[in-house]
Amino acid sequence: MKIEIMNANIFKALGHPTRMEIIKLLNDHPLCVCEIFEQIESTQPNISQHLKLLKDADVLDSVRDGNKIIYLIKHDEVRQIISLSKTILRKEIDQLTKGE
Amino acid sequence: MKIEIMNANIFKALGHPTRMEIIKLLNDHPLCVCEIFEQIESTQPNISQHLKLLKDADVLDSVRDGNKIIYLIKHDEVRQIISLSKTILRKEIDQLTKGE
DNA sequence: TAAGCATATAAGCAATTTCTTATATTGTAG
DNA sequence: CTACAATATAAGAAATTGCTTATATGCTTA
Repeated sequence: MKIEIMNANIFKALGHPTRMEIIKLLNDHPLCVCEIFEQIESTQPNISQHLKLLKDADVLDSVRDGNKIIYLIKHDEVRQIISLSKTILRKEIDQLTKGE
Repeated sequence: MKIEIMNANIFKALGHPTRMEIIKLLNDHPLCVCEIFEQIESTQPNISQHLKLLKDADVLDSVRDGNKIIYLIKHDEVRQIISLSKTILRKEIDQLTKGE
């Protein structure tokens, strides 16, 4: 597979508001599906599907804990990527508010 | 607009193989549409559409130079993001080749 | 001002993504 | 073993994205 496709895949996974919310929740500490679910306005199957997509893209990992499945951010680079994207947003907002 | 949507938007823009190729081309230096176009297997309108999308997402910027429009990476953070995503890929490939 | 590049936009079809509802799976406790 | 709790999977409709062809716009140079 071409490297661009593999590379784009990570970003494709990050490029959805619900999935961004999930990552934001997991940024500090791992959570089980039920905890993610109760904090995000959506259905359980929908959250499950988003989690699967994020896991397939190697953004998240998961471990079983009895009945529950705990999801966590797989690579610290993901946190850094999110942080950089926030920097971009901040710069853009600064530009807008500085009247240009 | 919710911050997650704005944030996801940057990644949505990056999440396409053709757009990743464009960014890769622009990583070193700005290029006009015709130069991008001749290095990527696609039609001119298609490239133009992808460029517009990347610009709308604040990933790229553009300046006019006579007849031509020069596109460039708008924020250096974009370069850092791409670089981090490559690190993730490399780690994943290492895992795979180490037989696990 | 006319002709010719370089780029952008429009319109419509095809492909992909997303969400919903229903159902299946897997583990745990009684 | 049964019932329940947590999560995953399936299937199909609706929405969005992506590509193609045709056309428009905006410089530049004669």
